[in-house]
Amino acid sequence: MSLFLSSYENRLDAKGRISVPASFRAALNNEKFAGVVLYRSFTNKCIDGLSMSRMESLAAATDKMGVFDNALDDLSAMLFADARPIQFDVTGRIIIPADLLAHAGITNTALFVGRGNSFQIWNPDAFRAAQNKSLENLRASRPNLII
Amino acid sequence: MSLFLSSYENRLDAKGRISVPASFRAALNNEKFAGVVLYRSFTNKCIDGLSMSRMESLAAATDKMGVFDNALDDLSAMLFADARPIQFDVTGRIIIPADLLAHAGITNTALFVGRGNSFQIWNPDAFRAAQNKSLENLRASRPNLII
DNA sequence: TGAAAAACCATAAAATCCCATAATTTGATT
DNA sequence: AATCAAATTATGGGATTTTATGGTTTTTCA
Repeated sequence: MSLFLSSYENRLDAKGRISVPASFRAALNNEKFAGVVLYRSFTNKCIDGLSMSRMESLAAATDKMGVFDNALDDLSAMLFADARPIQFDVTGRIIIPADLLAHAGITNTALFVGRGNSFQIWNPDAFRAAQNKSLENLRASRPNLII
Repeated sequence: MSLFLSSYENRLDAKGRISVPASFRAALNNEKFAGVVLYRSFTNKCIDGLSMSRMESLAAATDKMGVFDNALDDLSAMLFADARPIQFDVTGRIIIPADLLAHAGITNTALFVGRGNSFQIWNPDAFRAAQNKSLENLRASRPNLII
């Protein structure tokens, strides 16, 4: 499985469609499911994205764990309930559900950010702000870190 | 077999019909039986649903285990006695039996909740309450779990 | 005969398909 | 290195299909 790398800023059209970056689609091109799975990020004001096959392996993992751990059973239940499978159209676009857009504060343009095995979708400004902040945090906590 | 993912809130009409979400129907589209199997959830105030083929594999599994496991035998007996096979109409709707609706406290609208290999049908408010509670439980038992 | 179930028809909103075009990247050739 | 042609990608919009939902009629069967 190839990785999600780099960042791409794309536009939402009048119908709410947005192109998934070609290189991200390439990272998904031998998947059975021609699309992505989206989530509200638990930690950030952004959307998390991954492949269906990765979703399935997460499902399998928590499925096994659930036998020994009720809390994790709850967790996996939540995982399924919140996952949004979304198919590409012919030209590689998706429609991001309105509640996810709202959560991420996305209106006109969105930033696709590679994260290796997954990716995120951000309001471009919010992403830059968040990145600056985490840079500050890093500097504060590790003054001699080479940055 | 594809997974039941995401959540969909649909309405019951005057005759008690309700559309099964298209994506759930898609997860069932090469089943012999054009419908679902419903039963009262043992653990929650909701309805559990699965495909007929999964019902059959449960039968096969408990058949093997039942000989050695009385508790499991009881459970599966209850499951089969309680299970209700319900066919889709032409447009993909079902009629949920009144006693199941009562058990789940469903009146006007119902929430179909994906659970991977199965799904649940909830009163929307009751589901949100239950989800919040299990989130609290998770936080309490695993404070550093990222949620 | 009467009530419930099934079949049938209708419709608005949403999603998808199809085609077109602008922008960008790639590659080839000088 | 510069330039042009070809392919790919992002974006836009109209036409078509699907989906959820509602209502009416027919069938079933107790």
